[in-house]
Amino acid sequence: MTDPLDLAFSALADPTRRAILALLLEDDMAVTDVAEPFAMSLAAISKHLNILSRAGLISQERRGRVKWCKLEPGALKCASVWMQSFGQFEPVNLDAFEKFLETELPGEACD
Amino acid sequence: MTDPLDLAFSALADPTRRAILALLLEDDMAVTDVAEPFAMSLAAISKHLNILSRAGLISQERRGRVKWCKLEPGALKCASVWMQSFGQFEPVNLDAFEKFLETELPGEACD
DNA sequence: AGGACAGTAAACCAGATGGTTGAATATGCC
DNA sequence: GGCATATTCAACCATCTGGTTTACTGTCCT
Repeated sequence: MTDPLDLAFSALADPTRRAILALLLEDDMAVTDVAEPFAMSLAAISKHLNILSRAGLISQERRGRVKWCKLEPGALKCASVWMQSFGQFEPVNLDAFEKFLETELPGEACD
Repeated sequence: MTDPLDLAFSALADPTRRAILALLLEDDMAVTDVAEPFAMSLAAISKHLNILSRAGLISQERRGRVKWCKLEPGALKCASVWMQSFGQFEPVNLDAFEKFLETELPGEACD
């Protein structure tokens, strides 16, 4: 599976990974700090971060023993363009951003 | 896995399913006709269509012995709003639509 | 009724996915 | 040096996924 759209969409298909992206939206974070809110081993989070990285959704830069994770919205744009091709949706207002933060982080999403 | 975003993104993660959506973009189609361009059994396509249907990306209506499949962009909108929350991408122009048809159908996508 | 066509169901298979644990590898600090 | 911290590696496991084939259920046509 090497198609960038395959990578992007299947990376986004996992709720843990979407939650990680939501965390990184606020700030760049170290792997350990990304893992902190999740009831899951550090190794599992590390794998998720690798998947996000291969999909181009985040970048990781090692400084010392800490690896910093940073949101990289380029791949999202690619996928977003693909999706918009279908719907001719009205231009999305940025209120969606706040609504997103409220709905996704607790649990369910997209009303 | 019952979260609508999970369903939408994982449905979109498969290139066969994206190609099916691209077919349905042009016209509503019967299951057999959807399957025709793919080197894959009818049963496999039927499963793909069920996945797309559960994700809300298509609807299926049985008329006689033929089941008509129709693009249903509502779920895409939900996922698209989610994605746009990240990037603050510029409003997508509809040229993307044509570029999409050229790039996705042959093979690779999204340069 | 009987046959052809449209689609699904069921059983199966190989490989991917998402998680675990425990050991290993760096790196920073005293 | 020696220890704690940050992260990954490796092996393993259960479950999901995407495909197959064969058999089945409807529906249409004559």
